[in-house]
Amino acid sequence: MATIKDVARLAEVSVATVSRVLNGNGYVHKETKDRVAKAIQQLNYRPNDVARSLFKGRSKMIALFVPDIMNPFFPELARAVEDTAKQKDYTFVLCNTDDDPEKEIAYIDALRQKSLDGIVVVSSTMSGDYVKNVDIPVIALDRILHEDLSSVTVNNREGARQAVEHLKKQGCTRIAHIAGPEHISNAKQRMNGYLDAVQQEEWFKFSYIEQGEYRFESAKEAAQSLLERHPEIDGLFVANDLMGVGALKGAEAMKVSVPEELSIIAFDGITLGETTTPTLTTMAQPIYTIGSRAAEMLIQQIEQADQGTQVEEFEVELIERESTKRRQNDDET
Amino acid sequence: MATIKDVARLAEVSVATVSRVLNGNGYVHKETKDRVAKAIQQLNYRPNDVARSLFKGRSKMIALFVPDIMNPFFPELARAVEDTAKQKDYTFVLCNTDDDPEKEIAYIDALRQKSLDGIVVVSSTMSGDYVKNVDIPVIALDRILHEDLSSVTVNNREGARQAVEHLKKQGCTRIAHIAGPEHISNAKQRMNGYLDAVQQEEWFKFSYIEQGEYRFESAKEAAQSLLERHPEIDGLFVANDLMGVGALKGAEAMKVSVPEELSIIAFDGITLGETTTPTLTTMAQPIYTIGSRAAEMLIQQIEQADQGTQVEEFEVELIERESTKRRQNDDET
DNA sequence: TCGGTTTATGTAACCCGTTACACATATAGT
DNA sequence: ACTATATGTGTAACGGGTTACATAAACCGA
Repeated sequence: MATIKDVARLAEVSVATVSRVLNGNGYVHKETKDRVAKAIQQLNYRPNDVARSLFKGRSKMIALFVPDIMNPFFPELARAVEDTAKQKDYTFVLCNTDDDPEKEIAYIDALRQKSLDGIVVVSSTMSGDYVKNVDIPVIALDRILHEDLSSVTVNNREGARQAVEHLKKQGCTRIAHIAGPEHISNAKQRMNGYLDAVQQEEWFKFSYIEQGEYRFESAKEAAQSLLERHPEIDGLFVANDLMGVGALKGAEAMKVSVPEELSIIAFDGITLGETTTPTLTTMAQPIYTIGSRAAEMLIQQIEQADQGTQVEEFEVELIERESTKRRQNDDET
Repeated sequence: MATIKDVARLAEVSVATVSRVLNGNGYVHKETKDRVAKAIQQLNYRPNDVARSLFKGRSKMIALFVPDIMNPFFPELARAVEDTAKQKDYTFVLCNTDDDPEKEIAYIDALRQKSLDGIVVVSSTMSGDYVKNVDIPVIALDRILHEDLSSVTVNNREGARQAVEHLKKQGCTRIAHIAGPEHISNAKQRMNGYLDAVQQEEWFKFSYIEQGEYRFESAKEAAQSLLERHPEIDGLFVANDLMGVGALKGAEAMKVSVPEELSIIAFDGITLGETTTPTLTTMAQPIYTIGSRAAEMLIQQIEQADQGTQVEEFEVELIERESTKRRQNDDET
């Protein structure tokens, strides 16, 4: 590969002049510039980013930490962050953390050695105190890690409340909840939203809440156990779509038909919910938007260190599909 | 951040000695080594990989090119490549190419400037001649790009044949095919496998083949049009699972019940097929294995340039689920 | 005791850019 | 005509490692 010296030699100038042409700074005579440009062209010269990074202490690389890219919520997020990174000329590094704090720290160590410029993190296990001491910008996405760390999330609590309200409007009178892991901030917020909507109801019991993992199987079992214990429930709010699909399968296994006997609504808005039978009603997050916004915020913080903690919260939106349906005993005509 | 000079100063040795300790090469007196190790410890020193890369011309980074990580076939592949990369101390870069050759070339250019060490490529659009002139190792995965480029794939043709045989064994007597895009090598091979199994049958007509994109919607439409034109078909082999799920929906829309009236089998073995109703029978690729193997081959080629073109083909395996079922007019008792 | 290895360590060049600084010429203002 | 400023270009230090080469002491066999 040609180096800047080769270009300088061919154009009969110094490397400094070539560098000036390359970066468009300093004074360069028009004719000189043309000569250099021609030499660059002839040699098909591309500056070595590693040398640049060494000098600048910057690599133009950002990373996204997700628990596991195989979880269908994350590919769209990854796509959004990657698109934004590419558009701003950053290279995109993907890390699967398995929600393991040791892996997270190992990744950060390894990436800092490569002068990584910043990280978008989806995590509930990383210690907030640790993150605060990382010397590069970090943006929390989808889950909150530490109150004074910049983050991009959605209004989980209000969205969850609306989900339950939707079930009520469809005529459900006994609404249960399959919750996500309590150490994950959004799972907790969604449960609170559920409680906001049902705690006043005279029929409400705490045993209407079943805890599970953010996984398909876990939700299937949770749904079965819930339906077993409480055959009277006719509405179910599930903490996320992946679990929602599990719940659908759990109901199917219990021979409870959805939506005729049981309405199910979940949360996230991933495409998986469009392929089930029945399709899954959900409170959709603007997944691409939040991923893209997090990447933008990150790059902004990288390129001008000034701004302090930024917190952005987006709205979720009801997408009504087949798993919720108006009951016959509906009081609105 | 501490540098090698700081360590050298603290340990009262030269930077060369520190470097020797770091890399475990050259002669270093035991006591000196301990002193250096202690200094490294004290300063929490981590060598700067960028400086290393500059000198070595290697970055310990590999990339995976996929058309779009949002396509549910790719996350598992990405996970496999990332796991393998991490295990061998490589950083993992993910690139979405959208099957656009210009993007692919732009990525390669950008990454070569960062001294990227190698690429695992899932692509059908990249020019094989272009790839051959890339000066770093490239492994083709899932699709073949050029005959003398190393690749990891599965036995698509034979797998497809087996899929159709399975339908026959279940009692299907009119078997159609929804094919993938013909410029994608595996789609073509799967179609050939279908033809191997049906071309001799007296009922076979070329209009039993419907071409589509590797997308959900496209397959749904294809299935509907096929069922409209040929209400007699009782078996359907679909080129991949994503399309298979589309076909399931197409049949549902046409009020054709699966598997009672129509058996559907697809190809890939992605988890999406487990969440539909009915669940989707498929010829499963060992997705994680091929991804992981491709990454291993790549790293091997990076670390010892000798070996020539390596081609590995894995077997696919039938996973029988609900979308195929034995017919009553079955001739085997 | 002497030349030949083996062991141990340091000096400096190198990887390839960027930029501070020096220097020279041109243009402008008074 | 004489500074002051703008324009144009080169030299060399720098970023942080690695390693070829030089040097020197210790060890070894004859």
